[in-house]
Amino acid sequence: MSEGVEWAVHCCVVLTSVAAPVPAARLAELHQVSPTYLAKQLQALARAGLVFSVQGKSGGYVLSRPPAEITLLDVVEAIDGPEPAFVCTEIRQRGPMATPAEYCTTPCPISRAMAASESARRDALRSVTIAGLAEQVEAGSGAGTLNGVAAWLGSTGT
Amino acid sequence: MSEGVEWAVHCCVVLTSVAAPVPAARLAELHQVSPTYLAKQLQALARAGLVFSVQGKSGGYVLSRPPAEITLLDVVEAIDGPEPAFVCTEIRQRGPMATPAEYCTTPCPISRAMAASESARRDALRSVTIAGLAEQVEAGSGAGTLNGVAAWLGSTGT
DNA sequence: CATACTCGGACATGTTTTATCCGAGTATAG
DNA sequence: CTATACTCGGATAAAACATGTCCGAGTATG
Ligand code: SF4
Ligand code: SF4
Repeated sequence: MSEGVEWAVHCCVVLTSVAAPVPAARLAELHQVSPTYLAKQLQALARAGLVFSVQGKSGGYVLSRPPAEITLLDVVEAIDGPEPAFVCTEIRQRGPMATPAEYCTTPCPISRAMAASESARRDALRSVTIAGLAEQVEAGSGAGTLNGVAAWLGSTGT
Repeated sequence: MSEGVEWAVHCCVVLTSVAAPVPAARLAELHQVSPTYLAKQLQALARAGLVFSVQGKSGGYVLSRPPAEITLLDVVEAIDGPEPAFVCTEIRQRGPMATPAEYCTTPCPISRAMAASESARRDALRSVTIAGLAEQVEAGSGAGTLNGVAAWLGSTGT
């Protein structure tokens, strides 16, 4: 999986506690990651419609929806792409013992099993929302943690 | 996911119906894929202990266990590697607002959610066995299909 | 014992991921 | 109103990984 998925999820979580737009460079400084590459991931989030990007002097990124309506699956698919990991090449229709086309009306057992596992993963990711993650972070790292981060994002210090 | 996973699964399924070792080149001819690259995947299966490789004049590959005891997860992990797709970089412990180490005793919500989705996928793959797949192939493509393939593998024609 | 055939790991190539840069555009400040 | 400073956005290199290939080590055969 893309390394950038982790960065994007963290950005979404911290964005739950801010109202003003946050520039990509500041998010990169907070996480100590490559600013330019993080910018690329945020652009992907913007393309997917998960965040709004506002340009200009005090611009940046803001969540476009309530955090409770953004699932982990949305973020993962925005970065990693929506296409499933397993793609059937229909090799059973090639070669000397090719299965005739009349038997290929329904998906074969192998691709069915792969699709089922993919579906299970997607369901698990869909059941987790950004709001839920933020809540658990507050519970685990102490209430007010996110507000502290939000304050730092708004200020100008290091 | 690796393209070779599909090839490996197909090879395992057809190997359920043969007793004598089958060379990699013949399996490649059956599926019309690159013989040398398929050989690489079969080597990975051998390393993982899923198949035995016998050398010499009439050598080849044979399943090392009853098909009912080989799960789809075994094959996928043998090719794609057993390490999970999502790896936490602990970026919350870096940067100006780093979470202190004393709060990092338990896995964070994000990595927990990712691990849960990974676990769901693995469970789905584990619940499918090669024997089950072979059975469904027989049911879907007509009984005796695998025996026909086995006969072709044992002969010398194209 | 010679041989022919097999696997096994070391060696190139292509493609995706990672990382970076500079130009287009906009709200701000004067 | 104008100049400016700051932002995003997509086009551009570098690196890592997956893909594809090759020849030598080893073994059952005859
Ligand atoms: S048997 Fe299934 S997985 Fe294999 S090529 Fe056909 S549809 Fe794809
Ligand atoms: S917050 Fe979770 S996912 Fe992020 S770096 Fe820490 S442990 Fe990893």
